[in-house]
Amino acid sequence: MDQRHATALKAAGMKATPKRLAILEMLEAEPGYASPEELWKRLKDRFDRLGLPTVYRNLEELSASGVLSKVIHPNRQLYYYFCSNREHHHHFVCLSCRKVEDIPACGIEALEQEVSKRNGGKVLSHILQLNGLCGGCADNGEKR
Amino acid sequence: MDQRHATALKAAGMKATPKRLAILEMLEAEPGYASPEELWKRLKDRFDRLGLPTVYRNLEELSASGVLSKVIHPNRQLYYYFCSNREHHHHFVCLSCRKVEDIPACGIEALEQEVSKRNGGKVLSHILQLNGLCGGCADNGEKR
DNA sequence: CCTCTAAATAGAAATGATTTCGTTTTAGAA
DNA sequence: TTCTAAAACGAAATCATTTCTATTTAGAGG
Repeated sequence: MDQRHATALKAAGMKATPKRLAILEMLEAEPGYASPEELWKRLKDRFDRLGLPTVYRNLEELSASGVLSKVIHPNRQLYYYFCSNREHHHHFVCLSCRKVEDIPACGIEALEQEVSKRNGGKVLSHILQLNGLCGGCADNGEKR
Repeated sequence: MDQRHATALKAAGMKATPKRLAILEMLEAEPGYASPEELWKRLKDRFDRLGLPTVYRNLEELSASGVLSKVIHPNRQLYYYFCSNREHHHHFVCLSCRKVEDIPACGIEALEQEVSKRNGGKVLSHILQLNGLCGGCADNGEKR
């Protein structure tokens, strides 16, 4: 567990600090995505000192390194999700309970090539995310 | 011209006020996407009084009504684009010159159904956007 | 084990895009 | 033309996120 995360951090060229490991542990245990502040509130107890900016900074770095993934939320706040799927794929995120489900890569690579060929441009990244309500939430009609 | 926009506003159940028409005109003339503040700065001259909140509010309402479309930008600021394509489609946005190119609908509808079927959830919306450099910008190596 | 240095963190303060609020104005139906 | 709900004003507030400088620490090298 710890060792896995430490290894992942090293592989990303980042020091395996206790706080980073704690962030990864907590997010991995999380059933869905979480906000920086939520994580901070829960992690504060485990450290005598832990700044909110540290959580922000690490989440961003970890997401940039591909260790975590970021959720694009309609309310434009930041949310992160621990995703161990190393294949190229996308996410279906529940706006109610925050569950995240993997979506296998679809035809996007082909689309990228198509765009490159037709317009001569270069696709640097793409965003594909399905928003909705997962099975449970759709039944209950819950909203968050 | 004006009439088209007035009609579109009416169709969306919105009053055709001069400011809304001006926003639509300006965005239609724009070659790419623009931020609320940029639009406000340019529109201020045409009105003796025009508040920035008014521009924000209208852009949001117009985008919610589908008259405009919103760009998802890595810097998390708001940008809007005038898009007359009424078919379901997506966008390729240039991060450098802000040009927006249409992408015809790909297999996403099928993917939505697949997700619904497999997980029992309900897909409310999806985000698909390709980010990159358009032909011209890729050649020049420009960045903004 | 120590030492040392670049990297990481603290925490208060700043930032700045976006939103809110109470008031005033206006589009457009009657 | 009148009237009312919708729209706009604009100053002020919000608040998530970032910056900044001083302090601490992981971990490579001895």
